[in-house]
Amino acid sequence: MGRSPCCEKAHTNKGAWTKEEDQRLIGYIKAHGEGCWRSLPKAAGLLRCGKSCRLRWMNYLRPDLKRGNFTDDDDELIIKLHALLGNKWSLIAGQLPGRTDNEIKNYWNTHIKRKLLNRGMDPHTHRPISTASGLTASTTAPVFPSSPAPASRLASAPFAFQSSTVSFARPSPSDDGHSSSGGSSDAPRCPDLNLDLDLDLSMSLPSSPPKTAPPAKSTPTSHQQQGICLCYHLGVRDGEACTCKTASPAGPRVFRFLRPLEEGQYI
DNA sequence: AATTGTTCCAACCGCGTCTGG
DNA sequence: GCCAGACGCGGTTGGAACAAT
Repeated sequence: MGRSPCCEKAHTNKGAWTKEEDQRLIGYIKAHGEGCWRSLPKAAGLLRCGKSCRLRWMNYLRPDLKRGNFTDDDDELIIKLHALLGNKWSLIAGQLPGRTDNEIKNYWNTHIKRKLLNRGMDPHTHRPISTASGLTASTTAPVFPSSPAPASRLASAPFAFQSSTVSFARPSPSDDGHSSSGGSSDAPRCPDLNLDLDLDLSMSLPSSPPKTAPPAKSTPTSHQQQGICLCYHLGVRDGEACTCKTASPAGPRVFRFLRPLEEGQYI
């Protein structure tokens, strides 16, 4: 019952893109816009599969991409968003204009994980690493119950993060993470992560599902236009109190990210 | 200078979801 | 309602660049 390959692999290039391929892809998308990635390679004269073209465009060639280092504020925002959303890199990227999910994912794995570890925080749970009995925070009780979550923490969703101010009650980076064992044992249950997030209901939502958008998207990322319903994440089951889907008279919205928290997962 | 180890990131892969017939 | 095709996402990998010995 295997899925057929997305493209005819025997006739496609793999590996690093050449400048010529890049120019072909850029030229085609400038002329025709994004969309129909499957047929794009043939139309553009590229020996690549559609997925590869899409990835190259999204992660490297898009003109609105911001290259360069992340700032400390970016770091803290990513940490906060990760605490809230988990490994939803595309959602996180949507809050950082010009950044891609792949870039943030890589940055998380190479920099921020280490940064959190140096703070004595478990990068998965955002809780202090407990060295007692060798258990890490990930094996102990979660910070927040999976359902329902305290509604007061997130007064509303969909959201836009207005504030980039971050405060961790946790020791400052200068503590170098070496004090984690002493500080974690008596830590309160939800002690360390101050998700000081200002949520803004006025965040623009798409008036139509993304898939129906015109091919030539000019927006930085699709997620910046995409409504995000966190109600399910907060323990509100679809069909219960969540009214996101009916909030707009303009028509249906797509909330692809509705899903219950998994066991042991929390926000 | 050569070798080995580490870091980083672009790209690939497989799967879940969405959409149209 | 079902199915197949297409899209988008997250995890993983390959290899280039850099650092240490």
